[in-house]
Amino acid sequence: MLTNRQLLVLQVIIDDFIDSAHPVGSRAISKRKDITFSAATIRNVMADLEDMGFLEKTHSSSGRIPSEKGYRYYVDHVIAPSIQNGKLDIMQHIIQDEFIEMEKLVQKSAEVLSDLTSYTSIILGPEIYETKVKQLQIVPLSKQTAVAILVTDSGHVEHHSFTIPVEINASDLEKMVNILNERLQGVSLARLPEVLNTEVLSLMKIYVNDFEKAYDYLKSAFFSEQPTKLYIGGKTNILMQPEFKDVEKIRSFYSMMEDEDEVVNLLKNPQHGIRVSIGHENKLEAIQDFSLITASYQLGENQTGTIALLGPTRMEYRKVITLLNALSNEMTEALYLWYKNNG
Amino acid sequence: MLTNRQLLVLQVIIDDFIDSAHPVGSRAISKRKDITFSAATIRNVMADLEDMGFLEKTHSSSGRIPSEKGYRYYVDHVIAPSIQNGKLDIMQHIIQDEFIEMEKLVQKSAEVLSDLTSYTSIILGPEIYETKVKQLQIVPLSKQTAVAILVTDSGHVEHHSFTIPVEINASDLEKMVNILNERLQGVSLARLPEVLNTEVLSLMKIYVNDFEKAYDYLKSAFFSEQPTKLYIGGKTNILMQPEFKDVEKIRSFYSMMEDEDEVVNLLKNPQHGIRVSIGHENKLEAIQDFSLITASYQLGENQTGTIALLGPTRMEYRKVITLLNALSNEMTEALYLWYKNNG
DNA sequence: TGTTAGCACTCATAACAACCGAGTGCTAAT
DNA sequence: ATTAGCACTCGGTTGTTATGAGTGCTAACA
Repeated sequence: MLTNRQLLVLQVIIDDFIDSAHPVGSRAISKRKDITFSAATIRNVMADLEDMGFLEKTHSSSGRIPSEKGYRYYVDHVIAPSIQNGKLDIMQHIIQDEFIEMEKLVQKSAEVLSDLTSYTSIILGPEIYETKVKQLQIVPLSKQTAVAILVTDSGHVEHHSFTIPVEINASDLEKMVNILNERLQGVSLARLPEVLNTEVLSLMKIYVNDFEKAYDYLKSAFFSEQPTKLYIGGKTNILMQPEFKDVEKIRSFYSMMEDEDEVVNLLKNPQHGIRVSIGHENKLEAIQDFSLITASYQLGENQTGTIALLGPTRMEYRKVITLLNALSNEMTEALYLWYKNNG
Repeated sequence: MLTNRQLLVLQVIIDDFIDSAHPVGSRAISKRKDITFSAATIRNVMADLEDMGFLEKTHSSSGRIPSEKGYRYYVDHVIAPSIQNGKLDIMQHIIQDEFIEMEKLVQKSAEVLSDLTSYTSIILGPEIYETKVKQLQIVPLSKQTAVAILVTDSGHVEHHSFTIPVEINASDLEKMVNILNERLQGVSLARLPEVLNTEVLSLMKIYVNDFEKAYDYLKSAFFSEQPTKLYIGGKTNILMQPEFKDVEKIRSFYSMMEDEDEVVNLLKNPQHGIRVSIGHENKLEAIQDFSLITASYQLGENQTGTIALLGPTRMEYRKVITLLNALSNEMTEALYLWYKNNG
């Protein structure tokens, strides 16, 4: 446990460093109004904090910078207790229209978040597996092609074009759609493959000629990955940070960001609430010079989405955590209302 | 007009520089097998080429690098005549499935193109204004919300969620959809606003209560910008180029790329065929250190899309132009076949 | 007259020394 | 326990010098 004085010095150093990105020296600290003791004393305190692993030097006679352990302590003991679980009305920036599509809402949130912080924001849309089929439809475009359209109760629309196999005639197609609509309505996307396999297949056997081919097509149209939607805001913000001097870092950062799977994986967050990963606490090597703050939001009963901010370890933790916390609350509420109206 | 020898030297310098990114000296040139004369002679030739503005020095005793005028001459007199209007079967990399949606096709093309060249590719999807309404549908989600879905004959699907105003009841909604479907089928997206305004509005007046409100909603759902789809591949490729040493350049490049309107504007190309803009020939300041090669492709009668590659002025013009030329031909052909099947 | 060898000159780049100053650790005085 | 004082450290900057790739020019040559 740290003494009050030690904590104060740690805090000052971190605040200063977050602001300036330069190592902080004892004299600079002693000049502050809230510091009543001298530079020499501060040096002693700093030496102690360094021994404990909260501070580091860039070279033997430099000022101190916070270590990752230092940030961790700061976040856990200084920031976390002071965060109140409130709201900031961020949503008013995001929702302007009376009604907004869920996907647009998420996208807009990502933009606002990155504008507000000048870090890079990443938002994982709510899982759509739990949304239920509202309507399924096949629109023929020509003799050989058609579009299959699936609408869910959340307003999500999925569509695929496909060629109609010559073996299938128009009346078969119509029958098929009828069967599908009847049987699939209200089925969640997660259960779609299962239901398709059991109930629908057997029905199709009876009513549809060449049902196997038809079934194959159907499957490929709607079983294909239902990717979790990913929105990234302010990709270039990170370039403004002074820690991005060398091109190599930029390169590895951007090539990571291009790999959607990797990013999704990064955010998948089993735990609720705010999570802070500082530097090497991140498993992914490409962001071990960064900190990642994630917060989850809820939609309905068991659909979860994730909001995150990615910045340098020298991050404005207080601001970011407050913001993210508020936003996740507000999003959950907004989506709850929306869900209620739609249920 | 350049003498053969001058042209040869210019060509060698450009080829060398494209390859190495380093200024080319007279001794290095003289070592090549196709050069029969000495370094001193080359120096004289280089001095002449510099006087004519085709070469530059980075400092008074450096080797030469091509000027933009040099590249221009090279492209016009060396590359252009040698390009034959052929195909390279690039499409086989892109189309794997029997049938592929047009949007996916364009997206995939962007990826393949950037992989093949290690530059950044930008593709403007074909204008969808000329595609025609196939079906319009409104799927109610709840009492207050619904999704409007528009399918065009090209397989393009557009959808918008909206709240149903309390003043409109279910039967009105249905009537409206019927009217819309009847009247709008076969109408091109370009003419949609017009048709909506004239024919549909008057009909709605007769059959639908509170038609004004309904009309407003409809309008906002489908009049909203139908943005030209933009696909960018290999954004990070450009970082591999040695000319990208300083972060400032990267910054300005990426912030330009984030502004979709700007990029679209850049590509909008009245002229058909291949167009090469070298360095300051580009009007947009942010890419005046780059070269942009654009080619257009056709879909149907009068829909045009654009494919482009963005790289350093020191670009592999021969390779890129050949590639882009072939791809635009192949895309036009593929889309023609597709269009024929669907028409 | 076009070509070439030779040579003095230029300039970017790297390596090295000298210096400055911000900052430390330690010691002795308060 | 705190602080003033002081020697020491080390990154960053500046200035100097050496190196070498490359040029322009001149004079000799075929």
